Amino acid sequence: MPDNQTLAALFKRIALLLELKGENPYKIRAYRRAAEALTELDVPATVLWEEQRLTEIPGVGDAIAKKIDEYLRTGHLTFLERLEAEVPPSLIELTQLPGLGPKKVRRLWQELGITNLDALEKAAQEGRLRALSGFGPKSEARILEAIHAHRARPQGFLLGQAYPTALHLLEILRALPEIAQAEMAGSVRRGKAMVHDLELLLAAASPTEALQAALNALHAEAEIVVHPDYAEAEIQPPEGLPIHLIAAQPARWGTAWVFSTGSKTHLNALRDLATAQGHNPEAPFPTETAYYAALGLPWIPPELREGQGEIEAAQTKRLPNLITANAIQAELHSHSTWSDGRASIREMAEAALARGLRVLAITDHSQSLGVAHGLTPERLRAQKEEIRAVQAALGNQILLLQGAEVEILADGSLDYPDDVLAELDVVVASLHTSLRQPRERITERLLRAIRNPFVHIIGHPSGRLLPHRAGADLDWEAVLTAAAASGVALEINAHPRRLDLDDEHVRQAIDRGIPLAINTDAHTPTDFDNRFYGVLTARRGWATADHVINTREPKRLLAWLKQKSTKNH
DNA sequence: GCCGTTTTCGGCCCGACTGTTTTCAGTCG
Repeated sequence: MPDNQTLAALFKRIALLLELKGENPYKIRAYRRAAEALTELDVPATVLWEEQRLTEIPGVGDAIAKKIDEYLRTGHLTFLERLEAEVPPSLIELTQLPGLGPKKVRRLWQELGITNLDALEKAAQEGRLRALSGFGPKSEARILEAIHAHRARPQGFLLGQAYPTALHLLEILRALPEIAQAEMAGSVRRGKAMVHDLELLLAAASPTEALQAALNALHAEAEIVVHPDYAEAEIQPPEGLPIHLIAAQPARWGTAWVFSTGSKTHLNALRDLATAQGHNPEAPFPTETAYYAALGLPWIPPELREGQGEIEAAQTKRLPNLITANAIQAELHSHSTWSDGRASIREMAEAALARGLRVLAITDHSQSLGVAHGLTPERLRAQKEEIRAVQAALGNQILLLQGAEVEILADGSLDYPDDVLAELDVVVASLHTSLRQPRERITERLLRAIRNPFVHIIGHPSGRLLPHRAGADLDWEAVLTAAAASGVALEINAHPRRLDLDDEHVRQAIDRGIPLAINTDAHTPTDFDNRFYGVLTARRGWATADHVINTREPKRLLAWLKQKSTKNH
């Protein structure tokens, strides 16, 4: 049965194709709203479908309910198929280029017959785009640059998609009698923000039989390739994540898990070490610990296996004691219906409590972010009353803080005056607009925010949006130097599309003693679960619990927040 | 296409920036 995300993807696709077709924008928005509602639904849509309650989903009316029904009954959607016959789906890739939206892509298609990247590139090179009004030589140059960047960017899947898929598959595989053990491997296990495939390792007395059983259970066909020590099969779903299954006998599980987890650079270093010590690097071991021990090393956490000095650290007993998800006690960046969140303060607080959090800061958007219904100082004061009321209702089970995600304006000043900022428990300062300013200008903007004594945390510092949008072109040297000097914390935004700071900058921040904050930026209760991805990113950056302010006891955290805002005053 | 203490039609988050204009359309968040 298709899950909610699959259904949502269907309606997102419809919305984009309708947009390219030039349909009524409100109809388009209706499809997007329905897709969003499906994404956020906390029960499977199939359950509501069986009970004929689909229209109870906000944003789903008769027309969309009928389409869901058709798809669930037949596996097809006639409406979408007709639409795809009318509007070339290859246009969708063009809308992913920055600066090209549906309207412009539509005109390229209608007026120049361009339907794919190659044709667009050719037309831009030949200077044929400037014939269209609204396009000039500058747009041609920017489009060529964008095409280049688009081709160069690593294609892949978000960790936030791949990880749940892996868990789901493991559940199916572990239920098979032919399989003794099944675990994640590859880049998903290492917690990379983007992955190319899903590697799953199986232990079985008969690797080939295990793989055959796995393929049957997954209703997949693939060739089973048999090697002396293991067997493997690669499932290539038409549009989805490739799944690489590897099966080995339990006696060499440890060796197989080390090799299937990678990375290449880590494995090369292990091979060199084994050879230097006169060992066979492929020797069978039942556990990873035994494998590493044979090389005189402690077990190395998968997130560190990137060839970034982890082996030297292991040899000198300097591996960090990496932060774990359950060390997080506080969420310091979340939204409610007061701005663009989907749940009330009460609902968010209860969800945070249910996940074991002891502190929750509600940090709605500030006034100038109109799209998100940002709060004026007056509404901010009104919100304070509601936070107090919810705090009173929930008692001391969880501590609620009032904060704000304050816009860093075009000149680097903040969206609230100092006296308003001073009233807040937590100030997260973030960039949302004009992210493509030249390096010097955008860096200067961020530096001004970093130096503002009222700011506790810089939210999603680079502003990147995976998989398509790179972050701002920042002078990181200057940013990190300023952050270290001001004592501001840099956020690891845990949303799978952000994971920003990325692992590399996490490590650089730690080297300079900059405090880190792992926050989910939750807009719905289920978003709190994303913190796990933030923790993986922190671990990839060698972070221990001490580096992360969210791990502190509430009292210590409050003390840090207070001293930060009273420092320099 | 959805929705209704504005209720079955007529609305449906907004504002800055950019490159192209000569008063603006399209993109983006």
